[in-house]
Amino acid sequence: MKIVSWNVNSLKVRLPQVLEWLATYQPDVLCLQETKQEDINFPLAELNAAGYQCIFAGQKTYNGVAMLSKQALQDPIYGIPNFADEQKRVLAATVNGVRIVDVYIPNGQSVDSDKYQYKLAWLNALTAWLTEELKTYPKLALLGDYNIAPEDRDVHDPAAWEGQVLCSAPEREAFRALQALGLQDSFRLFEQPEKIFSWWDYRMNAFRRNMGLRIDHILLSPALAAACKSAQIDKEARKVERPSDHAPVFAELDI
DNA sequence: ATGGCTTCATAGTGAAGA
Repeated sequence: MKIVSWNVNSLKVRLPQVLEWLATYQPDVLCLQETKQEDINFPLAELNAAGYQCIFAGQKTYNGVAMLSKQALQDPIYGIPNFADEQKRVLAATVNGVRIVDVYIPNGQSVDSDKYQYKLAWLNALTAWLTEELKTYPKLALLGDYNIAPEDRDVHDPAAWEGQVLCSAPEREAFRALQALGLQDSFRLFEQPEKIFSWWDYRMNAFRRNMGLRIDHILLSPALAAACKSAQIDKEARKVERPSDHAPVFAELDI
């Protein structure tokens, strides 16, 4: 079972790339973030024709998540239960006995911003919810754009980023709180080359210079981590004409 | 240099992303 997360930064713009990516890699599940379109505009016909069932929660301009699956998406949830949030950032569904949770964690903008406080509160709510969800679903995968680089080795220039949003200590603590639930970073289950990232700024020729961060992740519950065969980031998708600023991250499960 | 690109909503610029 191949599961993937990709922040597409506008599904409207990136749909041709998504369709091509699906055709090439044939993932079982693809979780999208930043679809940036209202549900009425969701390209359901095109994705169905490509062989994928979909659930989605979108809004105009910002945020928006979608989950594409070859198999049925059972018991869907939209948003974190009992956490009031206007922003469309969460989907969950069960596929082939695996609970898939798709998250677009708030960016936070900067550590002195109200949005940073929203990010930390949001992460608290996510962790509290997943604590319960894991009791129901021992096979759980948490995929998405976390907007957190968990360690210095996930940052091209740790000194420049020290204390900045995406790298600050409270954000990294929140990431470790998710790991404390037993969720394991699939990428780090394997030997990986140095300086592998999932996001590069559009500016400054950041991609060409590999000035990136690893902020997109797939965390796996113990039962799934034990079944994980590989975890990688598809940097090639960042090289195409008019790319998203994020690359797809994927994990292969022996399930 | 507090920008640099890209997207969206909008009709000239501004907000947001990370």
